[in-house]
Amino acid sequence: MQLSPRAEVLLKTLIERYIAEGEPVGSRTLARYAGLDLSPATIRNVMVDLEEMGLVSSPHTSAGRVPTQRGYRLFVDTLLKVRPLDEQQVRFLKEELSADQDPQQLIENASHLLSEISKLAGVVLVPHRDEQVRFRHIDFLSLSGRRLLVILVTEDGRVDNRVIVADREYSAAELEQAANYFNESYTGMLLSDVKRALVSDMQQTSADLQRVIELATTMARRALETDGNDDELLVSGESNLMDVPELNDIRKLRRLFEAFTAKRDLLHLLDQAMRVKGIKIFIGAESGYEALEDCSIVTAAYSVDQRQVGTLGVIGPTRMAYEHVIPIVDITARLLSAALTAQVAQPPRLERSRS
Amino acid sequence: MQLSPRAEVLLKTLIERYIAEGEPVGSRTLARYAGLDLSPATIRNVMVDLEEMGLVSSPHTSAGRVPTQRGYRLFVDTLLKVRPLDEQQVRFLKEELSADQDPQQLIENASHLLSEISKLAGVVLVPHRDEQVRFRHIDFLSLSGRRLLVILVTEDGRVDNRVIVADREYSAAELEQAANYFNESYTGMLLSDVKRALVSDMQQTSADLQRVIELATTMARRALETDGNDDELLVSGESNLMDVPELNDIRKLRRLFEAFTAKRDLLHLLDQAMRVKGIKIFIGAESGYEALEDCSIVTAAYSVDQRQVGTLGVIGPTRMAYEHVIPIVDITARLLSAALTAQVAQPPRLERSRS
DNA sequence: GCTTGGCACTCCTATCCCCAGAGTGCTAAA
DNA sequence: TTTAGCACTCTGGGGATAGGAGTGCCAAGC
Repeated sequence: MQLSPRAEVLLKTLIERYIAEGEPVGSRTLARYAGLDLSPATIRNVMVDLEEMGLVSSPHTSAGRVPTQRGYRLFVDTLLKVRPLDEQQVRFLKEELSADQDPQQLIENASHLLSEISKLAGVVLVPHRDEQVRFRHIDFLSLSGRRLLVILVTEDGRVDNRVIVADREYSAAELEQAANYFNESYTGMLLSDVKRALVSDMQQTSADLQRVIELATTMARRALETDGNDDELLVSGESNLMDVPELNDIRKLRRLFEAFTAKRDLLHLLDQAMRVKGIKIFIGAESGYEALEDCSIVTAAYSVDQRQVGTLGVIGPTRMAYEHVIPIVDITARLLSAALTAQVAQPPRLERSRS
Repeated sequence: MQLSPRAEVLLKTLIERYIAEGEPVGSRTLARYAGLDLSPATIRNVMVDLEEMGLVSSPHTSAGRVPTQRGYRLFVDTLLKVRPLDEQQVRFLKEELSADQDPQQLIENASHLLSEISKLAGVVLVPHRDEQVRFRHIDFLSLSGRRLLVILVTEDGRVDNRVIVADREYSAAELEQAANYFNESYTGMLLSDVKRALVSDMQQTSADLQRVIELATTMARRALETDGNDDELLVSGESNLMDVPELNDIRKLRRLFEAFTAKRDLLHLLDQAMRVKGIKIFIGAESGYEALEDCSIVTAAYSVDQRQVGTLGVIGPTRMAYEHVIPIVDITARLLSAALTAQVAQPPRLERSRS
């Protein structure tokens, strides 16, 4: 089922026209735009072939043709030529994603920019706390009663804080001591190693463990263990999708917006995409989620220090301007990666220096 | 323009029916439900009066009557009897808004709960950093290059972190010293006083200021000054509004969702509501924003330690079940206030103890 | 004087029908 | 293999129509 060059040209033109106009493309229109100097009748013959291959279909007998999901797939994989983003937009992106902002800010910016430039919905998967990042600093502060505020800073500049309820009240001095102990012992270690070390510390030395050490390790464990599946998803510009004609069915829209709120499916999808290098595109039902069956999602992983830690992308109708969206997603991912990597402190890497 | 008791009953019944059914209410229906033993014809006469007073209107000659904005206002102000929330829901709310979570979490929960229980959109204004709260703790950590991470903790358990770019690189020791100095000098002071103190410190003693003090005050000022207007708005359950029949016009919906994204107008509205004690309700165009002209907003301020610091509420169609929504908003606000107040640490209030 | 039944009238909505327009598939000729 | 011609199909919009709901008003009744 190799496609003849002519059929390729026609499919490409058809999809381009359909993306531009949003209406089924007839043989006459195709004849005009394909630049092949063929009559509509000839084109109709080719259309029959394409239809048999499942690349196009017609909504009803007397309408033009519309690309199918497979058609889009072929188009995206082999026929599409992306156009580079124009200079000005690249400059704008660079400015907005400069490294002198905290990571949270950067990620929010990225999401906004994606939706702004693509005029579709932008989405960013913020990875849950990364175990492969180095521990930087911890603070214990007592709130009222037995509530303690634990602040955890990692080398990528992320600040994590949570409230835990301790077994009793602790004085400010105790807490400070505990934090000092912890910071001195563990700074520079990978979080995953810190976790492991905490467990073995507790077991090995619990007998002669000093009070302060016990306190520090207990608190830190409590803070570290509850990191669960708190992946976070940022969606921006959802309302852009309300202008999309193929989504102006309230029911479809509603389903889509619920997917944005529920997040579960999207998280899963973006998580998949994170394991892939480069751009990954889900077209229509390829995503496997009903709410997204009329949508395509163009995604790219972003990385910190060469490791892919999250995904960002654009969600729009299957009929979207891929040749524009793809470079937008691509460049945003690169710039975000660069900015986040620049954030990472590169201080002396202490190996564990205690007995 | 006093309303006769009979007219009041009829208006109340009309609005209740309209809220329940969503369709213009005719004289026959009204006769059945008002419990007044009047004929439709009599009721029609009363309707003419109500219409002249601008409390109801009819979409067209041969439809029933619909409440106007003024009608709703009168209803809400004088006719409405709220029903207490059922026991089970109150218990559920209490559980979800218990004090052992950090403030951010609490506020997010509140927003979700509002939308969940009301089946409409929940909204919470998260106040920008509160100047009337006491300073608790500060940390300076160097990231790569001249970037510094400043972590600011206030007594209400809020953690604020931002990246600032310093004039040069600082060693970990310098930064620690600076933080120590700062924590010792300012802990327990109101943020507003800290700010003032910083300014005068700089001016008074700049000549003989030690390096570390200068560093600390400069960093802290930088961190404190950029608090600007970063009020935050949390919206949940927007998609609930897509089921509302009077909003199923895509254009209206789109405008509304844009208002959620733009936030400016909503912020302004909720800010207004913050200055009011108790429940404040904006009906239809009363809000003054076009995007909200078909909506009502039921709001209540929440407080920390007796001071009203933020607002929460529910956004739905003007035709919403006020008697349900009002207690939901009311109780959520109370519970959130209680939980946030319990968070606040009540440590020894140091007065400034330095020379 | 308030209330009520009756009745004509208005306006909306759903439905049907019809027709123009667009595009197809097929066939026969170039 | 390509093309012109032609009959056929399907959609979508416009107009007409009928049914339904509810009103306003009037005149009679309590």
